[in-house]
This record gives sequence, structure tokens and C-alpha cells, in this order.
Amino acid sequence: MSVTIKDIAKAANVSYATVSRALSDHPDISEETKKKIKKLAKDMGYTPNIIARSLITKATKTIGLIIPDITNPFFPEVAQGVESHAYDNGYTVLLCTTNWQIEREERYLKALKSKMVDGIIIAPAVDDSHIISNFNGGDTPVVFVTYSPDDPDCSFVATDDYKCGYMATEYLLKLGHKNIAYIGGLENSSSDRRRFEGYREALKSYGLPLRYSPMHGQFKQMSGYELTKELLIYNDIPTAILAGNDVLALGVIQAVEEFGLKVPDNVSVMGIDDISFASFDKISLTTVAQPKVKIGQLAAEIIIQKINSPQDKTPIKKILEPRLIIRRTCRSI
Amino acid sequence: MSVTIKDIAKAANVSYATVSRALSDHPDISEETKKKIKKLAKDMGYTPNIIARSLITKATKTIGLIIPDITNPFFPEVAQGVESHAYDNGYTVLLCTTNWQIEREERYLKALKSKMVDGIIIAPAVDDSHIISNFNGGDTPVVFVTYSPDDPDCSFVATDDYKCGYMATEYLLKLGHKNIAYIGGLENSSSDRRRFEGYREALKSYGLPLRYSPMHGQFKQMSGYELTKELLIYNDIPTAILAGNDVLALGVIQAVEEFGLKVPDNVSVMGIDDISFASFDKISLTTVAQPKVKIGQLAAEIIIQKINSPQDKTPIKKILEPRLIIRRTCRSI
DNA sequence: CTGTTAGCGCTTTCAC
DNA sequence: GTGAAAGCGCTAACAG
Repeated sequence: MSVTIKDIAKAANVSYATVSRALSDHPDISEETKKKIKKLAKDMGYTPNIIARSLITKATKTIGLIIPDITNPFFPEVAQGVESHAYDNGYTVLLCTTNWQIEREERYLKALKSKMVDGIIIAPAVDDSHIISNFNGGDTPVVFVTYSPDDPDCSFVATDDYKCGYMATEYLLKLGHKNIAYIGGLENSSSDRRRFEGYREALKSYGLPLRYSPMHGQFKQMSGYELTKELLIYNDIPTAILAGNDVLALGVIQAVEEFGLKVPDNVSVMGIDDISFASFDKISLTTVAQPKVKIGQLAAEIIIQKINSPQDKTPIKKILEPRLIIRRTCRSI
Repeated sequence: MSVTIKDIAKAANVSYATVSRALSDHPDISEETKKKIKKLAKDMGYTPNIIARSLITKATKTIGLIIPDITNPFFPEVAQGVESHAYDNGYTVLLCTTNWQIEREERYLKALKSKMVDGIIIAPAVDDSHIISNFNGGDTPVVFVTYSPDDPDCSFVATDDYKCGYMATEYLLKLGHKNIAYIGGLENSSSDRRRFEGYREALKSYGLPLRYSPMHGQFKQMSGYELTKELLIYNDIPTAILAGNDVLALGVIQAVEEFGLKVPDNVSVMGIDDISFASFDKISLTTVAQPKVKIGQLAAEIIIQKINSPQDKTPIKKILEPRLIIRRTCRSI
């Protein structure tokens, strides 16, 4: 049905090896034949079958990207970073979203391996052990994003989550807040855990106890909303709430206001991530920014570098700095 | 390096055809050998090479998805729809974002063809001619989303854009508005054009002239912002503004308020799409909803169906109904 | 039930 | 400079 290299060979009256070489600009082929064959290929509507090529070259020019949730604007931005860098280097990306489910992650990991992607960039849902064990001894390079694995041999690019939590809390503390609650996402998310650590340490360094037990749910607006409702009903009203990320923070604000309280007049609210909507004037969420697109871009750079030098197994680790973004959901007291 | 079917055959002392059959649960193989071989495969860490399989079966179990902008929350939602349906049916998706650039679209189309994807779902940036000509006579099924091509032979799933525009405008009209401006996105986007048509027809049916010349830019918040600034400076202040989509509407609101006007007290603002953030209480954007996830899901269904019955070339067309979502950015006058 | 064999479309030695 | 031929890892007739 579709035209192959053989068809062109026949039409051009050359061997099909010649066609292959001409099409890939092999230096041995005369300019004349090259021109002739390329023209022919175009006229006949030839599309190279990369599948067949990959079988030999062992390179698919595609990189797998696994993220937990495409619906949280944070991830599309990192995806954009990897995609654009990948595109510029002739790669396309296989996108996999896991919905924070570890089984989906595993299935996708297998699928990507089977599909012979040249490299994998993954923002793990929750825990990395299965990923790492899956790739022990494997030759597909992997880089983690948004996450720093315990295993020292892994490459990753992530924002310093601990610092995110610390920075946010410290800002609140400096504003005079003493009753600061933390609304987290998934309980066993390492990012969340580290952000929480930062929060706790900041409190500690100000000589403050942990007044509110940490609350966990999902990384969804609705979850932030529900958790906050619960918090407000069963506890002293905090003067400030730090959310595990911006999407959560949006839910927090919703709940606080629905409870009859004002943000920031009665309760200050702070997020982490700086998703694009946080800057919308009606929201003006004070938050700690992560360089989202940059994360993706760096990850793509690293994976491509690893693809190009497979013998070099030394891990590449990038920890990026968060940045405090002061807007209008926090006030000093 | 990696273990193949032959290695297993050797280890199991059978021909490698047997291994292939056992692994794919061929009925001819005895349960016993199957079990033995499967165990062996697992123990040896066998990963099937789908590339090799694809070369024969001509099926890659992947579908290409081309969208203009992953940063507009609208598209991730449709992407999620296709992804989840694809996943459930054993497909993975190759994501391509074009940034509204037709050259990127073309390059991706070629790449997807080369990579032998089984089908392509595309939300065209602006114009479909190159896509259609690219696939004339080709055997890769294509379904358009968010867009209805002129060519009657094409499959697509889209919301009725004309109706979106009409519905939104009619609502504003019923609220008593007579001076309604339209802030559009890309000039040659057919969705935008149709929404604008709906707007114009609605005005007409109320006997109202087109008081404001249509304004175009990009489908970005910033563009909505800038266009609105321009509108407000050089024209009579409209009592209502219809934006070509929600992201634009956010920019419109920002500009209006920065201009010293209140939404909806002085100017009503309406969007189209109903992105998730539109429902956030501080925004409460009145808009016309599209069934985003549904669009993606249907598109995936259709493409899979087309993949499964390649002889049937009859186009499948789904036009979905928009739904008016009344929130708080419009008031009656 | 299992083995033999051809071949998918391409790249790549090795000859000439 | 070009051709012949092997083979990537797998599936699918065709035998037996």
C-alpha cells in the first residue's frame, strides 16, 4: 500500500541500498543520484518507516513522559518544557498520565520499555521503588522530575521542596503569624512530605510547636476545600494556612470564604508552585514559585545527553531554587 | 543485551515460534508449555519488542494527538479524555503541541505517519487544508476535534461553535445589553470565526448592528488583556464583552478592572469553554460550557473504531451541544 | 500441539 | 560510487 524504499529503487533503477544511502545523505553517493532519488521519493509520496529503522538502529527518537495529572496546570508547564526542547532536537514525546495511580505508572513504564523509547522522564506519583527496580540493569535512561529519589545513582531535576515549605512558612512567620496550619496533598508524596518538613522546621526555628496535625487528601482543589472545612470545624481557627500546592490553595480559599471568613483579613493563605492562574488579579495568590518550564527543559536536556552517551552512567542532579512570590492572600498581623 | 524471544526459546528448549505463541496465548499451545514459558519470560526479565511486532502487524497501538496549546486548560481536559479512553483500550498517546504554528503541525503530522501511529486525533491550529491533503489516500485514520472541517469526508467531534457564540450573545441580549463587543483569538481560527458568526447573528436577530469591529490576537490571557485595553481606549465603553474563550475572558476582566471599571457592575464579561478555573468563586465567570473530556473520549472512541474497521471509510461526525453556565460576571441592565 | 521458514522495511558490512 | 546480502525481533503461514 504505502511506498517503500524498494519501490523507489525500482523506479530509479538502482539497488535499494543506494536509495537508503541517498535518502540519508551518505557521502559515498553522487550528488546527481541523490538529487534524482530525493525527487523521486517526494513525487512518489514516500514516508520513511521509522519502525523498521528503529529495529536496526535501536533508536526511536521518542522519549516517554510520565506525569500524574495533566489537569493541574503545573504539569502542562513542565510538559511544555520537555516537549519544546525535545521537538528542537528531533524527538517526539509519548505522554502518559497516571492519575496518581501506581498501577498505571507501572503499566506505562512497561509499555514505554516495550515501545523502545530512547529515554523516560517521570514525575513519580508517590514512591519510586518500583521504577528504580524496573530499570535496574536496564539501558533506558531515566530522569526524575519534581522529585528527588533516594537512590544516589538516579538523575533528577527538582525544586528544593524542603525550601519551598520553609520559605513559605518563614514568610508567614515574619508576617507575625503563629497559628499556621498545613493542608497537604497525597500522604505518601515525597514532595508533600518535604514541603511539610520545611514547614515544621521553620516553625521549630521560631520556637513554635506543631499546633495542627498535618492533613492529607489529594492534590485537587476539592480536596483542599474539604480538608479546610474539616480543619475549620474541628480546630481553633488558624491565622494562616499553608497549602501543599496552588491548586490545593484555591480550595482552601474557597472553604475559608464559604466559612464566613475573609482572605487575607481573617486568614492568610499561601500556596506553592505559582501556576499561571495564581497571578490572576482576582486571585493574587501569594505563593512560592517553581521554575516549571525550566524543569521540563532541563529534564529533556539531560535525557537527550544521556541518550547520546549511554556509556556514561554518572547521574546528573539539578536542584532548582524556589522563589517567593508575594501577592495579596497574606497579611501581617 | 536485552533478552529476546530466542533466548527464551533456547532456555526452554523449544522453537521460538512456540515462545511467541505461548506469550500471546495462542490456543494451540498446551497450558503446560504456556505456563513454563511465561514463567521463564518473567524470570529472565523479558520485555517484548513492540517495534519488531509492529513491523509485521502494522499496528503500533499508539495514537497521535496534536493540540495547539497545552497551557490552555481546555486542551488538557480533552487530552485527558482521549488518554483515558486510549489507556483502557491498550493504546498510548503521542502528544504533540503545535503552539498554533502550522509548520509544527506539518512536521508532527509527518513524524506521526513515519512512526506509524494507528490513528491521529488533531485539533488544528487554524486551517485544515494541509492536513487533509496530507492524508488523502493515506490509510491512517484521522479525526478532528474542536473543529469541523469543510471536507464532508472527514470525521470530527466538536461543539457547535456557532451556537456557543449565539447562546452567549443571546444571554447578554436578554439581560438587556445592546453594546456588546467581541474579543477574539486567532484571526483565522475557524472556531473563533464561527463563534463570532453566532455573535453577529444573535445581534442581527435582535435588530442590532455590529457596533464594534471584531478584534483578534491570540488565544492567550495577555492577548485578551491587550485587546480589551485597546477597545476601551478607542471606543465607546461597551456594557458587555464576549470573549472568544475563557482564557481570553480572564484577560478581559483584568483589563476592564485595571481601567477602573467593575465587572459586572459597569461591564459584563462572558467567556466560552468553561475551563475549571472559571468556577472558582473569586472568578465565577459566566460562560458557555463545552463537554471537554467528553470530546476527547468520543474522539478516542471514534479513532479506535476506525482503526478496527479500516475498510469502512464513512466519516463519523459528532456535534455536541454547548451549555450556558450562569455565574457572576454578567448582570442585567 | 509444535517446528520450519519467510519476511515486515530498513541499515550496514562487505564486495566489486 | 553502487550492489548483494545479512539481519534487527518478531509473527504467521505452512507443515508435520
